Amino acid sequence: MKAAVLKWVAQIPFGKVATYGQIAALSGHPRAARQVGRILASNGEDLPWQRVLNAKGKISTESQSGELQIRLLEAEGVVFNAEGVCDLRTYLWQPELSQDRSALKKSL
DNA sequence: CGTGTGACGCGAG
DNA sequence: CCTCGCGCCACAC
Repeated sequence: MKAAVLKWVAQIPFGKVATYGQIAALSGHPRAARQVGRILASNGEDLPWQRVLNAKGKISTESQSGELQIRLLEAEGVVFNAEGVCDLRTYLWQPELSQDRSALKKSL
């Protein structure tokens, strides 16, 4: 599962973001959103972990490295409002519509 | 291998 | 906006 999470996070395209719940679901564990966060917190720094936000489009690392995360995302073109929240309707990654081939096949 | 625990969540009230 | 508690799994023991 950890592997699946890392794999999916690595798939998040530049300039897009995903939520913990979304990653968990894609990994086959719809209810394990928290584990996703835990995994990202302790995995390496190789992944675009900054592209993972909570379900409200806000960073969950304010007490960790919030500033850094926001900077990294803004550098990708993701805009945050004064409250540190980005518009998921605009930036949320939608794998089914972009590159989740396996899920796409199922619907065919 | 069994148990305990806590974590970057989430949705409901 | 705030609070509550469920749920699930990686990790330390």
